[in-house]
Amino acid sequence: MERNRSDERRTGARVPSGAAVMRSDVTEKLTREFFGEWARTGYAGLSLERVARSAGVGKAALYRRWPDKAAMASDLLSQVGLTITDAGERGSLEADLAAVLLAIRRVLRHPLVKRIVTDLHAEIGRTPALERAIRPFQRARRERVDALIDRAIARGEVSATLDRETAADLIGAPLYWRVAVLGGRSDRAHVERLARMIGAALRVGG
Amino acid sequence: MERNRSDERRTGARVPSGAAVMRSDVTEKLTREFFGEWARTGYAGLSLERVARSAGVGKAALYRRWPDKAAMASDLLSQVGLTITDAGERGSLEADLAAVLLAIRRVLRHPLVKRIVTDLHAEIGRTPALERAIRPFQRARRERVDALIDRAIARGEVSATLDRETAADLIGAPLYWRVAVLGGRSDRAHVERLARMIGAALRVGG
DNA sequence: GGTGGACGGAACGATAGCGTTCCAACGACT
DNA sequence: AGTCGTTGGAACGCTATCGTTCCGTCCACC
Repeated sequence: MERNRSDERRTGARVPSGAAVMRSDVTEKLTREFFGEWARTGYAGLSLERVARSAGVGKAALYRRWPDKAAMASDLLSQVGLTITDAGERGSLEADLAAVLLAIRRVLRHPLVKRIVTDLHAEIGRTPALERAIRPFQRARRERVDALIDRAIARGEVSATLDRETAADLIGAPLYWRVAVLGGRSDRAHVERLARMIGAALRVGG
Repeated sequence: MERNRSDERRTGARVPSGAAVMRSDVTEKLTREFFGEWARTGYAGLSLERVARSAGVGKAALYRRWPDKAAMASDLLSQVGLTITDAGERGSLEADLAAVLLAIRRVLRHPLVKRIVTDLHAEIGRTPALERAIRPFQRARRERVDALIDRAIARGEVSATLDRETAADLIGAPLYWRVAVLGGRSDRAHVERLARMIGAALRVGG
């Protein structure tokens, strides 16, 4: 087992005396294995003991960082950087939609994300802490969609009374359904077709 | 614990001699508790021991019927009668769509179904037997959508080259997303708005 | 070179489900 | 009346995870 140099240690923790700090490489290995196990076994079947074992790490190292599974999941989820960022104006509603869809697809195609997201949605009903953890992601997606709609309204492409809730469902759900739930494919032609069809839906969605 | 009269016994099993047959009331109680526990704990957390216990039944009675959890789930799922049946011609694409959406919503609004379906979709990736069990449901839904599209083509409302795969995603996914995944509401106005928007999408979906 | 804290590893008692096996009681059939 | 198979209930040995505790080792800092 390799050791690290001090500059790879976790930052932000004060070192009272000549002392050690929790090693970042161990934290990273635990994080990686946590999501790997999650995708393999599902949240309910996820065993912290197995996470530590497959990370090649003692259980003590894990429990020193997180008190239990829900806390670990919430903490790690909140650190995930997979946010759907806004790429800005594309010139037309359909082009904007295609850009958003490609961004969603990029996230959902990750093999781990695909497994974890569906499992997460099933688990949220039983573990409220998880819902709080993913709220930032939902908000980011919703803001992205709102910005898209604002631009379309400004261009005069859609009505200002468009139901944004339903619009958000229409934009994200079909791609989520195909890629994450059914495990199906989505090539560029599919995304463009979807963008065209959703565009037509939004134009009548006053 | 009540006993039953013979006419309530399970049918279809031959009785070799003066013998008993597995009692249908026990089977029904086990079935009910199986789905109840599934909704409460999720498939992975589902314990057959707890199912038997909360059904007020010995474990032996359960294991006499099904060898294990996957077999029990597959068997019971294949017996569920919640199929989205075709109600036939409605006169216009939008009216047909509204009828399909209402049928889907009726199924998804069941509190147990809502929980179980999302959990099932997450579990399918890990338990292939479950996928085989729900294939009839997927086929029924798909045939329903295909019939709808055929009628729309016959009316000249949509192109004959419409991508049925994408159309099926567009019809079912937004409602599934809102009702089952987000746990949100869907009133009649929502369904009608959705039907109108999806109708517009299908009309440009050649 | 000393010190202190995180490390891997092992063990702990407790809880729980698995799938099986036995049992006495009951009731539908011959 | 007698037979036979299902019933609820209890127990079996096994495996696995939980969360905690202890140990000797390693290493960055002072």
